[in-house]
Amino acid sequence: MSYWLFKSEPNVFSIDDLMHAKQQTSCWDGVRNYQVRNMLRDQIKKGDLAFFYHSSCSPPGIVGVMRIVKDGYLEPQQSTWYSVDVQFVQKFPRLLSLDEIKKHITLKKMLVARKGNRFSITPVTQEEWG
DNA sequence: GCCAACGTTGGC
DNA sequence: GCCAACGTTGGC
Repeated sequence: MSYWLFKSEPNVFSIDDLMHAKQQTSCWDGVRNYQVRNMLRDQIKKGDLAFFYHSSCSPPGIVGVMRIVKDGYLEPQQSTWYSVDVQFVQKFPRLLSLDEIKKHITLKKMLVARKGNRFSITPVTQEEWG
Protein backbone atom coordinates (compact mmCIF):
# COMPACT_ATOMS: atom_id res chain seq x y z
CA MET A 1 0.00 0.00 0.00
CA SER A 2 1.45 3.33 -1.09
CA TYR A 3 0.65 7.00 -0.75
CA TRP A 4 0.50 9.52 -3.56
CA LEU A 5 -0.34 13.07 -4.35
CA PHE A 6 -2.58 13.90 -7.31
CA LYS A 7 -2.76 17.39 -8.71
CA SER A 8 -5.73 18.89 -10.42
CA GLU A 9 -6.82 22.37 -11.34
CA PRO A 10 -9.99 22.93 -9.32
CA ASN A 11 -11.74 24.76 -12.14
CA VAL A 12 -11.30 21.61 -14.22
CA PHE A 13 -11.84 18.97 -11.54
CA SER A 14 -11.98 19.77 -7.83
CA ILE A 15 -12.41 17.76 -4.67
CA ASP A 16 -16.00 18.98 -4.55
CA ASP A 17 -16.57 17.52 -7.99
CA LEU A 18 -15.29 14.19 -6.68
CA MET A 19 -17.32 14.45 -3.49
CA HIS A 20 -20.50 15.00 -5.46
CA ALA A 21 -19.78 12.46 -8.17
CA LYS A 22 -21.86 9.34 -8.44
CA GLN A 23 -20.61 6.87 -5.79
CA GLN A 24 -18.12 9.66 -4.97
CA THR A 25 -15.95 7.95 -7.56
CA SER A 26 -14.37 9.18 -10.76
CA CYS A 27 -11.79 8.11 -13.27
CA TRP A 28 -8.59 10.12 -13.16
CA ASP A 29 -7.72 10.56 -16.81
CA GLY A 30 -6.05 13.04 -19.09
CA VAL A 31 -2.52 12.31 -17.91
CA ARG A 32 -0.19 13.01 -20.84
CA ASN A 33 3.19 12.55 -19.27
CA TYR A 34 5.19 9.34 -19.65
CA GLN A 35 6.63 9.20 -16.16
CA VAL A 36 3.24 9.68 -14.62
CA ARG A 37 1.75 7.22 -17.09
CA ASN A 38 4.24 4.63 -15.88
CA MET A 39 3.20 5.24 -12.30
CA LEU A 40 -0.44 4.85 -13.20
CA ARG A 41 0.28 1.67 -15.10
CA ASP A 42 2.80 0.00 -12.81
CA GLN A 43 2.80 1.37 -9.31
CA ILE A 44 -0.47 2.95 -8.31
CA LYS A 45 -2.69 0.16 -7.02
CA LYS A 46 -6.18 -0.37 -5.71
CA GLY A 47 -6.24 0.48 -2.02
CA ASP A 48 -3.54 3.12 -2.20
CA LEU A 49 -4.31 6.52 -0.74
CA ALA A 50 -3.65 9.86 -2.38
CA PHE A 51 -3.72 13.49 -1.39
CA PHE A 52 -5.89 15.65 -3.60
CA TYR A 53 -3.97 18.82 -4.50
CA HIS A 54 -5.45 21.90 -6.09
CA SER A 55 -3.05 23.62 -8.47
CA SER A 56 -3.13 26.85 -10.49
CA CYS A 57 -5.41 28.51 -8.01
CA SER A 58 -5.13 30.69 -4.97
CA PRO A 59 -3.93 29.38 -2.70
CA PRO A 60 -2.70 26.07 -4.09
CA GLY A 61 -2.53 23.19 -1.63
CA ILE A 62 -3.78 19.84 -0.39
CA VAL A 63 -7.52 19.75 0.12
CA GLY A 64 -8.26 16.17 1.05
CA VAL A 65 -7.71 12.48 0.60
CA MET A 66 -8.94 9.90 -1.87
CA ARG A 67 -8.50 6.20 -2.39
CA ILE A 68 -7.51 4.34 -5.53
CA VAL A 69 -10.34 1.91 -6.28
CA LYS A 70 -9.21 0.55 -9.63
CA ASP A 71 -5.72 -0.27 -10.89
CA GLY A 72 -4.36 1.54 -13.92
CA TYR A 73 -6.17 0.75 -17.17
CA LEU A 74 -5.93 2.05 -20.71
CA GLU A 75 -8.16 4.99 -21.43
CA PRO A 76 -10.91 4.16 -23.91
CA GLN A 77 -9.69 4.48 -27.51
CA GLN A 78 -6.13 4.80 -26.27
CA SER A 79 -3.10 2.59 -26.62
CA THR A 80 -0.71 4.73 -24.62
CA TRP A 81 -2.42 6.61 -21.82
CA TYR A 82 -3.64 5.15 -18.58
CA SER A 83 -6.08 6.22 -15.93
CA VAL A 84 -7.11 4.93 -12.52
CA ASP A 85 -10.38 5.23 -10.64
CA VAL A 86 -10.42 7.21 -7.43
CA GLN A 87 -12.95 7.52 -4.63
CA PHE A 88 -13.50 10.41 -2.25
CA VAL A 89 -12.32 9.74 1.30
CA GLN A 90 -12.32 13.08 3.07
CA LYS A 91 -12.10 16.78 2.55
CA PHE A 92 -9.94 18.61 5.05
CA PRO A 93 -11.68 21.20 7.21
CA ARG A 94 -9.20 23.66 5.78
CA LEU A 95 -6.71 23.58 2.93
CA LEU A 96 -3.09 22.75 3.71
CA SER A 97 -1.45 25.38 1.57
CA LEU A 98 1.68 25.00 -0.47
CA ASP A 99 3.17 27.69 1.69
CA GLU A 100 2.61 25.60 4.81
CA ILE A 101 3.90 22.50 3.08
CA LYS A 102 7.14 24.27 2.23
CA LYS A 103 7.56 25.35 5.82
CA HIS A 104 6.79 21.94 7.28
CA ILE A 105 9.86 20.00 8.24
CA THR A 106 8.68 16.62 6.95
CA LEU A 107 6.55 17.76 4.07
CA LYS A 108 8.86 20.30 2.50
CA LYS A 109 10.82 17.83 0.41
CA MET A 110 7.88 16.30 -1.40
CA LEU A 111 6.49 19.15 -3.44
CA VAL A 112 9.05 21.83 -3.84
CA ALA A 113 10.15 20.61 -7.25
CA ARG A 114 7.75 21.42 -10.02
CA LYS A 115 6.64 18.73 -12.34
CA GLY A 116 4.19 18.27 -15.13
CA ASN A 117 0.46 18.03 -15.21
CA ARG A 118 -0.94 15.69 -12.60
CA PHE A 119 2.14 14.54 -10.88
CA SER A 120 2.29 11.98 -8.16
CA ILE A 121 4.85 11.42 -5.47
CA THR A 122 5.16 8.82 -2.70
CA PRO A 123 4.86 10.32 0.73
CA VAL A 124 4.69 7.52 3.29
CA THR A 125 5.44 9.30 6.55
CA GLN A 126 3.36 12.24 5.46
CA GLU A 127 0.22 10.28 6.09
CA GLU A 128 -0.06 11.59 9.65
CA TRP A 129 -1.62 14.58 7.96
CA GLY A 130 -4.40 12.60 6.36
C1' DG B 1 22.32 10.05 -29.13
C1' DC B 2 23.02 15.04 -28.45
C1' DC B 3 21.07 19.28 -27.70
C1' DA B 4 18.54 23.51 -29.04
C1' DA B 5 13.95 25.01 -29.75
C1' DC B 6 9.51 24.71 -28.34
C1' DG B 7 5.37 23.85 -25.49
C1' DT B 8 3.21 23.19 -21.08
C1' DT B 9 2.79 23.62 -16.21
C1' DG B 10 2.04 26.16 -12.33
C1' DG B 11 3.41 29.64 -8.77
C1' DC B 12 3.27 34.28 -8.32
C1' DG C 1 -0.11 37.82 -17.58
C1' DC C 2 4.72 36.76 -16.68
C1' DC C 3 8.27 33.70 -16.44
C1' DA C 4 11.11 29.74 -14.60
C1' DA C 5 11.31 24.85 -14.77
C1' DC C 6 11.16 20.94 -17.17
C1' DG C 7 9.39 17.50 -20.51
C1' DT C 8 9.13 16.62 -25.47
C1' DT C 9 10.35 17.07 -30.23
C1' DG C 10 13.14 17.04 -34.09
C1' DG C 11 17.33 18.21 -36.83
C1' DC C 12 21.71 16.74 -37.22
